[in-house]
Amino acid sequence: MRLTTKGRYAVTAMLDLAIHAGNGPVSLADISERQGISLSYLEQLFAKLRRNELVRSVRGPGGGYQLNREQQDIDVAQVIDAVNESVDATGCGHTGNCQDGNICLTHHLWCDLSSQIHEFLSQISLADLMARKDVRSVAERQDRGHNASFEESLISAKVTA
Amino acid sequence: MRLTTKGRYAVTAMLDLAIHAGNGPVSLADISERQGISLSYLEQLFAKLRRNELVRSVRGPGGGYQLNREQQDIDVAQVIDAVNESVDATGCGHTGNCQDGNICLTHHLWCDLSSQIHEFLSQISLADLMARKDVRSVAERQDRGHNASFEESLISAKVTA
DNA sequence: AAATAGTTGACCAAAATAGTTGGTTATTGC
DNA sequence: GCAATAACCAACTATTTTGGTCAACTATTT
Repeated sequence: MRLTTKGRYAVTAMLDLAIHAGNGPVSLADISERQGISLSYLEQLFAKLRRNELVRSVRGPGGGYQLNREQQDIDVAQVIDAVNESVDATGCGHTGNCQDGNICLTHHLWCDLSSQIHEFLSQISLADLMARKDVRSVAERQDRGHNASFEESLISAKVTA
Repeated sequence: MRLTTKGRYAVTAMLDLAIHAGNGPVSLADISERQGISLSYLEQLFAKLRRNELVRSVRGPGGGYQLNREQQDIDVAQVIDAVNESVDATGCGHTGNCQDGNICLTHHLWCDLSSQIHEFLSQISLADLMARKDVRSVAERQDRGHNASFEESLISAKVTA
């Protein structure tokens, strides 16, 4: 089982998308700046999210990404599943041939753990996350910080030019 | 967070140790053969398990490893914690400086998940695992298989000699 | 003394992760 | 039509982790 920055980035980006919906599509450049995630890496993640029909894209100026369903209909498990292969704690992918064709000593333990994690994450929707106080306060800070770093980037752009 | 073969191997090996206790210390060579884990890799894992005082070692012929506590006093979370850094789903190690000194948008979510997983795994002891029917039947199969492959290894030893 | 078995540390190959580069398409506003 | 925007795509690179090997050494038993 792997739960690394890949899955974390995906959930963070989707939550950013949910928070900044309402003003039309959100560009990956905006998410990149707000969340501190490399733009090219976001592109890779959103390719998978789109293939899994969690987001839809709008090309051209003013374009970007939008959630493809309601916020309460997208849960954290779906997002992680879309970018990772899965949140599977077994080594055999639930097939049961962990030890040369047979089941290994701890197979069922990892199966139990996997379903435990999956159940927990699938019960949390983007809407649930948005309702949290800690999320709202971080989002506010980021929106202020974004403007500041935007001005800074204008300055540094002129310096390097 | 990482839960890969490293943590799985460690739990499997500890469970093997618990099952085959009673006839004195269990050698890593035996565990290696029964569980299909590389001996040298087991050595690395048991070095960590010993540093965490989950096992004690006996050197010399007839030596091996023994559990350092009762089976019901060793839980799965302790074993995984000993070989991995931890079962931590956050990227910041709970420090909260996930995004250039500040907390990231999804920090609390990963904290919640971490404690969820940790609670689940810490409620399962080696004694609990040993009591499971599926574990006992796999263990029996392995003990039979072990004898067979032991004879085979004698033959191949003579061939290579 | 010889065999056993743990202890340590350096080393290595493959895989996954995280990110870069350099394009191409599609859409919009001028 | 043209330039700007932003999604789309593929290949490539760097770093880290994983899983494992090898060699030398130490302690213990027979």
